[in-house]
Amino acid sequence: MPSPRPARKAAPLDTASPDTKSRIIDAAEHLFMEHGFEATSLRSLTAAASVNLAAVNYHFGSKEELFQSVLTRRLDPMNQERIGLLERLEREAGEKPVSCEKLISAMLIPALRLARDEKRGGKNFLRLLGRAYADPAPFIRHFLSENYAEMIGRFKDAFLLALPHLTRQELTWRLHFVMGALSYTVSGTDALKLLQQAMPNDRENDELLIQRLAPFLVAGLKAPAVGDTKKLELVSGD
Amino acid sequence: MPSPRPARKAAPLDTASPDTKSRIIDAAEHLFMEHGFEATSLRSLTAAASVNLAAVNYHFGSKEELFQSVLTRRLDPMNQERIGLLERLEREAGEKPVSCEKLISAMLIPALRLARDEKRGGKNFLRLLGRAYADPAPFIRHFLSENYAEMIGRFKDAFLLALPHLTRQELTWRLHFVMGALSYTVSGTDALKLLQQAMPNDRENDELLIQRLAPFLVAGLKAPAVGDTKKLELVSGD
DNA sequence: GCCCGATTCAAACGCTCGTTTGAATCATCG
DNA sequence: CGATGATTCAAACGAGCGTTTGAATCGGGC
Repeated sequence: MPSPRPARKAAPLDTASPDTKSRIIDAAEHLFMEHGFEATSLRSLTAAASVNLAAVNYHFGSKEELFQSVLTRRLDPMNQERIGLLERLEREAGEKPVSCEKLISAMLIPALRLARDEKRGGKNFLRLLGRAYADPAPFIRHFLSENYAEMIGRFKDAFLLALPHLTRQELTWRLHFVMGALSYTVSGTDALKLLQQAMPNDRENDELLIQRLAPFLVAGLKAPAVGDTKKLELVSGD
Repeated sequence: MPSPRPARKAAPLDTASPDTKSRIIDAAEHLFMEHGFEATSLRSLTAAASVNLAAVNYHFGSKEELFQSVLTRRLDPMNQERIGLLERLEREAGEKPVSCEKLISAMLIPALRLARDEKRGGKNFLRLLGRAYADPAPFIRHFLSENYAEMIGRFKDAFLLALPHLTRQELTWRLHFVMGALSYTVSGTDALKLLQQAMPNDRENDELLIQRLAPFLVAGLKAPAVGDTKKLELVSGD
């Protein structure tokens, strides 16, 4: 055993050829988004990237760690951008709470920017992310909750000020609905066909999608609190 | 080859022992919901059901057909119930359109009933369904769009009457958001921890969940159409 | 009591998977 | 140039997968 092989988890060195690692991560993003994590084999992945089969384990340690690298590369900057926008809004608003519309914008705009940046993953990545939300694998769940915790917490505090009629618990639910609609929408394309109406395919995309989503979400967030409205009626008696 | 083995796709006969098929389908629902389709092996599944490994292929033809049977068993009655409620509402309303609130109730109540019926799958099944929505496997996508087409189409027509300020295309988008929030919410539990606040775990469940979701969705559906509201502002210039 | 189709069973088939190995190659620097 | 460590490579490992096979077992009808 003459060579000091990297011990399964530590990256070898930062002098590593950027080409191989990049080609792997680019091919992985594309294939994971197309077939999902489990259904993407390292053999097809390394073939698509034109690298050796062993390169993934050498450079990333394991298939799971490669997946986390794929997510981190886009997710981290996007959530940082969201927090940055939020902080600017809070600075501009001074003492007053930031409006609900602006908060939603600050959440959606970084996702929109990412979706439009085709060179760096674009919609493909957002679909991958939307699917990861629904994945039962524990390592994915842990990864997502760790990577979203700070951003969601910051926005929840801001929304609490913008929507004083909501309790913290009520708002938690509603932000959950917001994330659901967003992740589901964004993981779409194929899913859209569930609604069995072809959508105009290119001009209609991305920007308009989010401009349709934002008013929907804002109206939902502003709805009266549960206690204030009548209970969900059984459909029977009128 | 003395025995007329079922030709891979045709069910053998309806005289088949109900026990084996039922035990398979029950174990499958539980394991698919816990680990997903790909990550559930027929070996662990048949072991959990206490049947022979070959029984799945004998009674269902393949793992994929078993999965579809698992979904159909719950999905078909639930969507039939939704359509039944819708038809009753339309009959009761006579000439007038059915209200948005009642339409949403008619979509949510059958899901709520199913979620509360622990004996027959309950929340487990809805989580499984929520995950299937985000699955990229083509056979799952085809199955879902076929099984939802009729229900979604009927409700879309009814919502169009209840929300005359929306174009058909705008409504298609909003129903998409509705299904997103619903499927994401219902596939939750683990996902809830993304919002990093423990929810009261049992009393808070199911019924209250949907009673929180309904006002959110109704408000979103009733929001002004996109053209009527100002465009999503870039966050910069106030 | 025997037959025959339906069902169960243990075993195997053929394949793909993620990972590991150890030698070959490459790049850098003394 | 020779040494050293990083990287690539072909090959194999061991395990698990969905499915198929053909014989064993079961159970009702003649």
